[in-house]
Amino acid sequence: MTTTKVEPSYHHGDLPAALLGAVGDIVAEKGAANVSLREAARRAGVSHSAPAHHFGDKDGMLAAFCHQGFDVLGEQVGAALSVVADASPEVRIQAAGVAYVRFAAEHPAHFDVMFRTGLGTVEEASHDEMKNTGAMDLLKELVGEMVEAGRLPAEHAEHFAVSLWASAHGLASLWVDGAIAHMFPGMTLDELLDAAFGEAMLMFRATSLGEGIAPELQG
Amino acid sequence: MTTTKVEPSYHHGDLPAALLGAVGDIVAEKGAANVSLREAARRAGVSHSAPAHHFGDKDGMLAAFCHQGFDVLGEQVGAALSVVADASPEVRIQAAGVAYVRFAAEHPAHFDVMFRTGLGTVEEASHDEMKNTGAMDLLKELVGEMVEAGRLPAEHAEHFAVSLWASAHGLASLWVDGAIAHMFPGMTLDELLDAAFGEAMLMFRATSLGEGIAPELQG
DNA sequence: TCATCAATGTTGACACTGTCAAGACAAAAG
DNA sequence: CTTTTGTCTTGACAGTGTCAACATTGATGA
Repeated sequence: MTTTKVEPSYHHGDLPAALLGAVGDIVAEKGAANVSLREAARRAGVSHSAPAHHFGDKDGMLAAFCHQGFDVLGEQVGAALSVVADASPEVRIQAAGVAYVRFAAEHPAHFDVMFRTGLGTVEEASHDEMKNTGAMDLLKELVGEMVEAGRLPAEHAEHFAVSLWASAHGLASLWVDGAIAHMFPGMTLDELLDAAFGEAMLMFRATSLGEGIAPELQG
Repeated sequence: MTTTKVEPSYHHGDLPAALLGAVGDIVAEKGAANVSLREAARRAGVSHSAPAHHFGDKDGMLAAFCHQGFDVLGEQVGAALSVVADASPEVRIQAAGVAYVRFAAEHPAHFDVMFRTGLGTVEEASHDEMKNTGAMDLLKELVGEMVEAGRLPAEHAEHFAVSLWASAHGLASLWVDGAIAHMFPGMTLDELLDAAFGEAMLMFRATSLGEGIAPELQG
């Protein structure tokens, strides 16, 4: 779908890009677990060990694919936030959460490799990337806006942040996974975003933190 | 950790169990992506193609590992629910959600293979298993209790269910993944369960459904 | 201009993997 | 005791990741 064809010369025009395109195609066709260096090389029209000169090894290639994904994610979240630059903290958080889930829905291959590979090395790279890209800083900043606006007790800020993150990530995972479509056929992503990130929901989630779970269930 | 040793006879005492134990060990040591039939066979002390006679192929072995995980998950959720058999719907939902996340935290290898492999075949098997085990029926039933108790409008029942499921799944994923520990060091699982599944939170999540997201963000 | 050199891509090899077919062995059934 | 069935082994094949050695290209610098 995105595999760029180049005339067969000894020096490939932009091999890294072609390889990453191939990776995306393979993930879409056969799942993230079935990506192989050789297959990507084959699709890019180069020999089996050409990728090594650009990405080092397989994990390196997947990490580069993740990097690409984080770039797009950052752009999409940034764009969504710029639309609501002057809105309330709740709306801004909403915007970020919705953009996160929509990114996953629109780029399932990237989302899979970024967060659902079960590949140790790639996972750690993803974590670092999330820190370096400032994704976590952004989340903390948005939550900080709610604290400043007096809508969230400061001592619960981090729990609130993780709770939001988990909602977005869980929704994205189950959606990309196909689990939601499998269990609740016909359900729309917009409906779910509405249910998970409605404005009143967010405000309440902020105020209801720390009310505890039942004593019988405590660890 | 669970690899059972048997005296080396031609007929292995309980090869399937030994293999599944080995799978768990390998996932814990090297990640779900690095499980191999041959390595599992090696650890069980049998030849490289013995597993095929019990599980068919690699996907079959992983599916069996998933099945084992669903059994444990079912037990744990069931046990948690029996403790709060006569409690309010909110508390019962809480119990199920907390049990789900704790299962993931206590059996990360199983959780990984069940939900985070990115392996197409195994994913589908997991979905079916979730249907057949009645896990989804249980969720719908619990949400139904809230509807009957008049705490949730019937037309929002399914969205509420998915929203809860996503919260639990996202929290479990990020926790097992190590992402939370990486971004918010020192945070406790109990704290997070508290924030995500507090009683008041659940009640509000039920009543605030359908309040919509900002018009600027609608797809 | 031309030699040099780093970047880029190729070839061949190795150990490892999943899968299949054929056979060896043990225990139960007749 | 023979047969049959279930269990495990052996050997082979294609595919994979990785490494070392080599070939080609385009740019650098005298």
